[in-house]
Amino acid sequence: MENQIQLVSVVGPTASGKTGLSVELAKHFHGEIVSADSMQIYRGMTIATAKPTKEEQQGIPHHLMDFLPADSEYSVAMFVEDARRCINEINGRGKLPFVVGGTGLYVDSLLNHIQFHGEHRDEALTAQLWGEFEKNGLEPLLNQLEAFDPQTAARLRIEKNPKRVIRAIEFYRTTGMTLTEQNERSRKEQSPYRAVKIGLNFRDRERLYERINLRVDCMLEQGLLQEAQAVLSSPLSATSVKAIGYKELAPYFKGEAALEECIEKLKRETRRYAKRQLTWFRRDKEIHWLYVDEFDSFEELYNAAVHIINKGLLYG
RNA sequence: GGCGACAUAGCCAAGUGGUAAGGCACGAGUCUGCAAAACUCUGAUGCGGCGGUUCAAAUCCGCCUGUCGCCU
Repeated sequence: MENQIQLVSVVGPTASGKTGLSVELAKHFHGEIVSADSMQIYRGMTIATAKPTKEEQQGIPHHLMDFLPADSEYSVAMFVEDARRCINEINGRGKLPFVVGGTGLYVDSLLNHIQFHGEHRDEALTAQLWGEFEKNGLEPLLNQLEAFDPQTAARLRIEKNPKRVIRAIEFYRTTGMTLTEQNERSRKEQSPYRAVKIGLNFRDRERLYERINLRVDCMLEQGLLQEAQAVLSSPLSATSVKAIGYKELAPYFKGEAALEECIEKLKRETRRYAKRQLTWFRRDKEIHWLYVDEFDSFEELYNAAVHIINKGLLYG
């Protein structure tokens, strides 16, 4: 549609080079960056989340980064709301928005214009459902769900994921709408954005893993241990406790494990996270993938990205 | 040199005569208010090698190889 806002998204697994590339692209295209990262939103969590420093940002405005205390709750719905606002503002300034980040759910929900329902959470109901699950298992909950949303029930019966089953029931009980209906409704909505999507990946997975391992070592040199100690001893939210980089070091601080072991664990968790990110992004057929290890230099990678964006902007 | 223990998938590991548990890692996937989350799927015609006993051996016997420990 004509009134769609044109934007660029840069996605990819952790340590693939999103930050460096997107800053250069933003400089070239007169853009600003909207971070789509569920952990870089938190203040005080900077080394572990590989948050770009002021120097790395090179004067390019970065939004939705480093703006919340670590004990604040946050969610996709809030992200989408905040990001929309940012994009509108950037667009209003006549600049090109760059949505950059590794949190696939956030990026997709924003770009696909997923509809969320006001403040419809029911903590008490959720707690009660978890209680039922712990007592009787998943089957009764699945049967319950099946009564009003057989489609979702059938899907989740295979998946056996309590978290999703409970959310599906909670959703229906609080909104009166089934998840299936909600999805259909969402799909009808036209996205207000037209995005040129760029994905960073590696032909050889080992290359990515090497970079991850190396980056963890760098983080340690930058003072990850001190940051971890500070973060672990301060209040955290349900989201921020999940950050990779701190909890893995906790056993070391408690004297329960050797530092080396914890570091290995931290690296492994990061690698597994990267793999999950790739699984998420791979199913988006609109992404133009750039394989970092196929380029001889950053210059070439950058040029390829510029080319894709130029083509995308022109075509759109 | 002698004695003893052990040798099962990338790693850890159960299994002591009846046709190879489990965990971790790896790989693949799911995904609509916690997503750096939660969850699903996936591996040994073979148990260090070679012989032997037996209807049947990862499981018993012998030899060899390797690892570890102890002794001299």
